[in-house]
Amino acid sequence: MIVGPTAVGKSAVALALAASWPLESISADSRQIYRRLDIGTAKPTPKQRAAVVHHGLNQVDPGQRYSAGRFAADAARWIKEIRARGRMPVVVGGTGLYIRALADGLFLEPPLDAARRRAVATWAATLDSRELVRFASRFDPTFSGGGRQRASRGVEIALLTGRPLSFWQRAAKTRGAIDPWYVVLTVPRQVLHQRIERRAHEMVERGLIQEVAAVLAEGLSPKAPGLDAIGIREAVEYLHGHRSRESVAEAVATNTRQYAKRQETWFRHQLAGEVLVLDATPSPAAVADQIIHAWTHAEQR
RNA sequence: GGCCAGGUAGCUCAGUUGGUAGAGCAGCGGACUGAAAAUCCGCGUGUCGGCGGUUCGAUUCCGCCCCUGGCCA
Repeated sequence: MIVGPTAVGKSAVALALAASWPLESISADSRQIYRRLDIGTAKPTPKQRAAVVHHGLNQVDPGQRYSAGRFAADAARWIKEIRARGRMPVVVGGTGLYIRALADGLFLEPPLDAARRRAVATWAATLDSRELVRFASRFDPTFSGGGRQRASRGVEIALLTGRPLSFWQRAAKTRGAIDPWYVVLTVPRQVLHQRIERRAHEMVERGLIQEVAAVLAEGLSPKAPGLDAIGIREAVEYLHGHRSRESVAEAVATNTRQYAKRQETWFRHQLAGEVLVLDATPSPAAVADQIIHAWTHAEQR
């Protein structure tokens, strides 16, 4: 698995790796799952997709919801199929939770009744986040905080199953679908910030705003799951008159920097298994060589 | 050249009736089990433009100088 923050050059490395290995790539990216929105989610270009088979792109429409659990199941299937073709699956991505779901497994979620689930969500929406967090802690003494979204999930599980989230995490553990070998790509923070800055401006130049306007014209709510992404959000704000056109690229860059930092924190602390940290400042080909070298040694053991 | 308003954290600015200063943003660190590009938590020493003066003590008062903006010449 090749993981790391956004804009670090993960796909370029995967592409370089494809020169030596018969690989197919699986994108572990919760935003590239959505159809259209190619610029906003920085999907691999058609050229890159012609060079390497990519899985995990364009799975659902921007109005639909996807999930980490669904990704784990989908990815496990793709991996099986790729291996059956005698090729090597390489998971490339930035969404820590998706990677965890695939590599470590989530807990086995008991069936949740859709109607009750909606009812709980509607009720939770009427609470302010402090109350919601209070409920979550009441239901689950080990609830570690995390605000509205994580509290909603805790409350939902507790109410629908009669048991707290932490119970299921303990009692219904599953195993991951694969035995991961991680390569974490990093670049010095300053370089990362430069790359993010450039990427943000390029997005706007390549037509981010037009792309988002076109998707909005389908009649989607601005709150649609697929629109909740850095780049898309700022474009929606501009299209709704809540920010100037000139401020879009800068806001995208700032939010991307903060996101990349959260990703680095995740990959520093949350990966379970063998981890190779590589500086991705050299050319993708050079980084690919280092990966092949390390892999060969790992295989011999 | 004269007058006026400013010069305080990376940025925008508060503030100190004289006891060496604090917000927002940015940045940094952390958490993370089916919405995760989400959702949260923590972190503030900076010649208070420079040099003198008054004072037990000056970022604060006074003088000169430098810089920025505006108005007048």
